[in-house]
Amino acid sequence: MSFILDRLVYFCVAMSKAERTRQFIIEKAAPIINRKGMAGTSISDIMEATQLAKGCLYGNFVNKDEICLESFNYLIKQYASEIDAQLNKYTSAKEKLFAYLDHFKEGRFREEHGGCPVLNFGTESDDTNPEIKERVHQVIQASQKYLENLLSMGISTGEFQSEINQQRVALKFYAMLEGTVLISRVSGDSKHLDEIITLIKEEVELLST
Amino acid sequence: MSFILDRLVYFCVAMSKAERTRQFIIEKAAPIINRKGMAGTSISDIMEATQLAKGCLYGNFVNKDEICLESFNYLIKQYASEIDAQLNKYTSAKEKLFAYLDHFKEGRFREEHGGCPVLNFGTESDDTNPEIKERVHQVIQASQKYLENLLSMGISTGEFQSEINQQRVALKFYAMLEGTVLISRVSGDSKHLDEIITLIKEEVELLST
DNA sequence: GCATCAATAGACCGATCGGTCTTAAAACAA
DNA sequence: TTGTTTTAAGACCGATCGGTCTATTGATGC
Repeated sequence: MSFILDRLVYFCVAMSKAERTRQFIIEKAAPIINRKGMAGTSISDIMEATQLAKGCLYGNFVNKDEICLESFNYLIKQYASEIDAQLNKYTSAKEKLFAYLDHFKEGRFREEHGGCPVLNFGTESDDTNPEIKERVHQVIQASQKYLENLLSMGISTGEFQSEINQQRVALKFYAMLEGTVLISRVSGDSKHLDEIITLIKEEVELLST
Repeated sequence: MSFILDRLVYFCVAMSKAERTRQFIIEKAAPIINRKGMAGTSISDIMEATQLAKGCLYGNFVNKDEICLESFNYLIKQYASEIDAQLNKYTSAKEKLFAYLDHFKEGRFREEHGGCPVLNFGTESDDTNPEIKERVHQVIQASQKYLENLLSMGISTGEFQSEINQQRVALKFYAMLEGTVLISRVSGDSKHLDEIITLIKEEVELLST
């Protein structure tokens, strides 16, 4: 919800030139860094993508690390706003949960932005970049909390059984999804992802009243 | 099994100087590449770790890519041989399956080699290095098949219910494990991994006769 | 419309990149 | 032990790295 508000502000309120350029650079850089990695992306890659000179990039960011961090934040914000938009179409907890799962399936974010930023930035940062690692950690916690809240909501509306351990089920579903995203990407085939999402939906049905 | 044999050969049969040096370089390079990534590891990093000059490295490998590929192969071989050794301690399918899960838990491979190579090489290679990507794909398939065979074995010995879909359960377990490995690494805490392994064991009990 | 000041271009920097090549040393066969 | 072949060392290469600095351009306030 807050993400949608953010984007509204972004589009409607006049930003300074610098802010607009910063945003433009991030939007161009993010998919490249998400695909090629932080170490694998060079400043000249970003210069080419933005058609901006080096002086401009360094006039808007203190260094490459900042571009990487802000790119990650942008991708997450983008992803969250898409999820929010999808889930707002539905009212029941189960429908929202299914919409959440289905959003994993469709490859649009993959094609546009280069796949799951949590997976990409998480694996690269964990031994090399403590700051990004911590941000990824926050995002993972928030995602699990998001799922947990959907389950809690379903319990309070009577859709799901009250005995379920929301925290545990959220962890389980989230781990399955991230794991399968990796498998699907490496195998170049989304069939595993489809299979796991079907499987999770079946488990949700078993948890339903 | 074949992996154990490989190591036996490796230790017993006289290798040429070149073969020994190659092996030495790989053993030193693999943990670094696994931690810092392929793009993030430089030849000078490997020179420092091996205390060898550049001419020596390029006398034994055609380029950096080959060092990366062989490092991945080495890590996988290493991992498989550890798993084999653990599982050979047990005879029943359930015990073997539990030993497989417990092996994920202990952080020794993590500390020594820098974590799961499938996760690290898989995420980095999928948009940048088709050759490595394909190798990771093979390894993922082999791992799933490995789990699948454990389940099949349990069915034929009467330990597990005959109605279970081995392929699907293997995919589910493997995805959960890889997903949780990511979560645990980024959060710097193995509690999630412990929790998921307990959870999988509970599910195995439900599948038991 | 002009003055001011922020923002961009691109030459430039030293360091480092992956990789080559020649030379010296070590391993090996006889 | 000697002669040959294999293996390692490290100077060297052009390209590229992340980053700086100055000159110029473009936006903004008055």
